[in-house]
Amino acid sequence: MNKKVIIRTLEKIALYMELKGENPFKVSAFRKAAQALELDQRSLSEIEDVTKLKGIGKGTGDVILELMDSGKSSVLEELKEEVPKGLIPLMKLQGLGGKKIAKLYKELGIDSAEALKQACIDHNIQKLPGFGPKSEDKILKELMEFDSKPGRHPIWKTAEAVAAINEILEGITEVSEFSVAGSYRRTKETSKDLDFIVATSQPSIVKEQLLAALPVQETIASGDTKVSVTVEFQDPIDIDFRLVASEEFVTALHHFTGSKDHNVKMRQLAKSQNKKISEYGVEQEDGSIKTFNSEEDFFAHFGLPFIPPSVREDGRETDRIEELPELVSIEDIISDLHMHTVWSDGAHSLKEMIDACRSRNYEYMVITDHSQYLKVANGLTPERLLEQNGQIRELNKEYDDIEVLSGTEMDILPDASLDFDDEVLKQLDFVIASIHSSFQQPQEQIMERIHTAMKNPYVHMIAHPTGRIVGQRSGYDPDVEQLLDWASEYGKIVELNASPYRLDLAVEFLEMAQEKGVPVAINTDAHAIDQLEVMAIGVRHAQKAWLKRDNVVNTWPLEKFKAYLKK
DNA sequence: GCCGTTTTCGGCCCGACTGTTTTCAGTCG
Repeated sequence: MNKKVIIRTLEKIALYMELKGENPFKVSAFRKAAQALELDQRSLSEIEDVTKLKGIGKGTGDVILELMDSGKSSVLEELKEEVPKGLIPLMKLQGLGGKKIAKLYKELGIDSAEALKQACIDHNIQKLPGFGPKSEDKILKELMEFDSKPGRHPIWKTAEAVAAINEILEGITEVSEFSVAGSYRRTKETSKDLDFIVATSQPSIVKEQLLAALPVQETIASGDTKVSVTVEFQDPIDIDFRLVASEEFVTALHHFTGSKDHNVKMRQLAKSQNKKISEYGVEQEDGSIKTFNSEEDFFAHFGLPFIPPSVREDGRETDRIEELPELVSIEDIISDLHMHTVWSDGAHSLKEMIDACRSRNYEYMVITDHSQYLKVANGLTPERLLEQNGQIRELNKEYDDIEVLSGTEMDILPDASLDFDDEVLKQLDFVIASIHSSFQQPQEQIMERIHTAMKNPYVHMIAHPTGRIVGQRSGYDPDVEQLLDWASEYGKIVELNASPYRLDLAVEFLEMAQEKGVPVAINTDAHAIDQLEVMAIGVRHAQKAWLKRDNVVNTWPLEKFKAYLKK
C-alpha cells in the first residue's frame, strides 16, 4: 500500500470527522498522524512499527494497519455512510467550516453545492440560528465565484504584486517599518495570498491611505489591526495587512511569516520555558510582555540561532539547528555558471555581463549562449561559438578580479543527439546540456536524450532538469531519481535554475540530489543584467531543501571548480 | 485521539474578525 494513499486517507477521515462535528482535538489527532507519516523519510515497509511514531497511537495506528492489510478503512467507510460526499467541497468556501456545514445538512438537508445555492436563493439560510442575511449573501457570492477563483499564485506573479505594494507602503509617511511576510517571505514557489506587516502609530490613517492607493476589488475584513482585501493587479489576489505598533513589529513579522507548523513548534518550545508567544510579544513567567528589535534577538531569547524564513516549514527546523551553519547562503555564492548575451537571445554584451558579475564580486563566471538548434533564440553555430570563445579568452585577459570562462548551453535534440560535436565541445571550459524541445515525448525517449548527455565526457551540467514553469507547465516529466543516479555515476552537476519562473529542480528533488551526493549549481540563466539578482531567490529555494554550502558548486573556489571539471 | 523525568487525566498554540448575538461561536491564519 502506497504511503501517500494512507496519508490522504487519514486526512480524509479528519475532514469527515470535522463535518460530523467531532471533538476538534480528535480531528487534529488524525491530521497529526498523517503529518507524522509524511515527515518520516522512510517508506512504509521500512517503518517497523508505525504506532512507535510520535503522533500515531492505537486509534490511528489501527487505521493504518487496516489500510496496509486490506487497502480499506472501516472507520472511513462508516464516516462516509454518515456524512454525504457533497459536503466535502463546501469546506473550501470562505467562512464555512465543519460545524456550520453540519448544521446546514442537519437542519436543511443541504448535501451539495447545488442544494446550498438553491437554499440561498430561496432565502432559507438566513432563517437558521447562527446565520443571517449577510452569511447568506456571502455564501451565494462565494459559490458563484468558486470556479473562477485562482488557487495559488506562482512566485513570479506575486513578486510583481509585492514590488508594487512595497512602493505604495514606502510612500506612506505614517509607516515606520514594513515587510512582506507569509509564504512569500518563506520563498514558497506558490502563495495563496500575500501578507504584509506594517508598523505604525496611526493605523487608521495608514489603512485609509492603503485602501485608496490599492486597486481594491473587494474588502474582506477591515478591523483596527487587520485589513484584508482582494486586489486586482494582473490577476485578483488576496492581501492581508497587519497594522501593528513599532515594538510589536518583530514578533508580528515572525508570527505571520509562519509557517503554521513552525509557529506551533515555537509556541510549544516557549511553553516549555514557561513563556507564551503571540504576535504582540513574548509573555514572561511574571506576566510582562517582552518585545524585540530583530528576529535574531527573538530566536536568541529561546536559545536558538536565527532560523531563516526559507526553512521555517514543517516544524523540524528547530531540531536541525546544528545544520544551519552549513546551510548555503547568498554570501557563499562566488560564481554564476549559466547566462546569455546578445550573441544569442540575451540583452547585454559580453563586456556588460562581465562587468555586472564583477560588481557582484564573483570570482568566476561562465558565458553560456544557446546552440544552433534553438533558432528562435539565435543559437550559435559552431563557427560563431568558436569566434565567441576567442573573444571571451581575449576579454578574460583584461580582468584580474574575475575569471571569465567560455561555455555553451547546448540543446539535446529530439532524436537524442547533441547539438555540437565533441571536437567543438572539447574547446570549451564548461558545457551545459539542456532540453528545449519535444516536451511531449514519452518518458523513455526523454530519458534516452538525457542519458546521451550524461554519457558525453564533455558535458558538465544538466540545466533546468525538468523543464517546468512554476504554476504553469510541469515540463517534460523525466524520471528524476534515475537522472540523479546517472549524474552521480557520470560525475555531472545538476542545476538549480534560480529564475522564479523555473526554480528547477524543485525542493524535493534537491533533497534527493543532496542525499545521492550529486553537486548542485545555482544559476540565474540571466538574459539581462538585472536578472543576475534572482540568485538570491535561488539560494533561498536551495535552503528549503537544506542544501549544504559544500554541495553547491558555485560556492567552490575556482581551483576546486576547475579540478572537478577535469575529472 | 495522543501524550507524559512535574502528569495515565487533562490538556492539546493563540488571538482577531465577523456575524450573530446581547456575551459569543465559528472560522481563519
